[in-house]
Amino acid sequence: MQDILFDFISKYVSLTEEEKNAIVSLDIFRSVKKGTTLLKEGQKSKESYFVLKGCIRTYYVLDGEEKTTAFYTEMEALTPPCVISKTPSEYYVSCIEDNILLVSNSDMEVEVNAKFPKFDIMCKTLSEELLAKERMDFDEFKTSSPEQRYLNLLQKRPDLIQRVPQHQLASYLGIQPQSLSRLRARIVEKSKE
Amino acid sequence: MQDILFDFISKYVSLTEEEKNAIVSLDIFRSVKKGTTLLKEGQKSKESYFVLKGCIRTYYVLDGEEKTTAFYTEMEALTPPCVISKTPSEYYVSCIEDNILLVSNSDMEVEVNAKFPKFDIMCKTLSEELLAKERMDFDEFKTSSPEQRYLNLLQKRPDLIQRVPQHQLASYLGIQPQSLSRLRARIVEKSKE
DNA sequence: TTCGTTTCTTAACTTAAGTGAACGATTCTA
DNA sequence: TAGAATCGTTCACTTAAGTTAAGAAACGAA
Repeated sequence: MQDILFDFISKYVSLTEEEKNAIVSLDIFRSVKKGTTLLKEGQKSKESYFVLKGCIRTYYVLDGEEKTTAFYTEMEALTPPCVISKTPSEYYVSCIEDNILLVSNSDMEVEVNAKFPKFDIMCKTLSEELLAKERMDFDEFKTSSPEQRYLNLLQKRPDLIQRVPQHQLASYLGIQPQSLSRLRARIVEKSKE
Repeated sequence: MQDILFDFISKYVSLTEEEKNAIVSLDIFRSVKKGTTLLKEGQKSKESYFVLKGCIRTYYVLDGEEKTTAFYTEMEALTPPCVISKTPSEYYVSCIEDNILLVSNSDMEVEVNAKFPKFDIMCKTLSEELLAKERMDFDEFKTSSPEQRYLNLLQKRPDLIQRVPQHQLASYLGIQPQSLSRLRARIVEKSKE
């Protein structure tokens, strides 16, 4: 399981055995059961998550309704905004499946970075990449209709549609569950013609 | 004008006079006329922009239509995704107003960072912050209606509504120009009641 | 200044999303 | 296992956005 992490890191920097051992000795691998809430609205947190196996989601509760805005699966990392801004969280983070996560603490990162400056470089590269990706995703969302967004998702992350409940997918697409149902029926209808 | 830049940088790291001089000597300040296109679709580029004065926008051309997805004004920075991914740009970047920009080149940054490691730290912090902000903006977009988005913009960036053409604002809000007109009329109508 | 283009608004019509309700099917839990 | 809650779908109705078209206003270039 650690190999997944080191494969990932190797895309950014190359690690010595010593460095790998240092990471392993931090004891940051954690198994988390489906349904577990990792972060609640109003909480403060210093934790970032890297998904080795499973799927986590972020959601807001607005007018008593859950609004799911993102999913993180294998090889994806989440640092909640509240960790960066050091303010109480505006959203929840919870586990859609049984997960194996890498949980890091921002205090710990300071230490690790002091020891291995390489890590700062990796974090910089990684967040620049993630920012570019996030902007492209946002642009794509803005410039397409709910139906196009669903078809896009079908192309780009077909696994999500299988492993995630429909009503969570719906808010991820920016619509109501009923609209997603209808839209799917419409697509099937079109494909019959 | 340089002071704006150093004020900005001072929020992340403190610079010595030597370091400030090194930056000034890079000669990266540039005046750019309204209407200038800084980046075209299909082009490769290594340039990032920091707006000291003015406003730039990013837009796609889809089916012959311009789709504006972002505006960058004073104290905001843009590194186009194509600079990160090293692939041809998917969008255009152009100047809405006469601008004073700081234009940096990714090759140059490597040099500067080698000389002043401080810069890597700043870039890391900055992109982490921007990523967190981008995600929150995206979340807000997903969870609100076009009308709510417009009202939000009115709160958060009222200047944009003044300085940017309506049809560009419309696609920024993810709707057609006619819908923005109608929506504005609707809001005025409501406020009369 | 004038002509042409772009921009903004309005209107009528079409299409799709929001809403509220109902109904099985599935899942959870006591 | 029985009962309750959740989930996905469908329907009818409402509301708002997309589309097409037209006209007025603002802007730019010759």
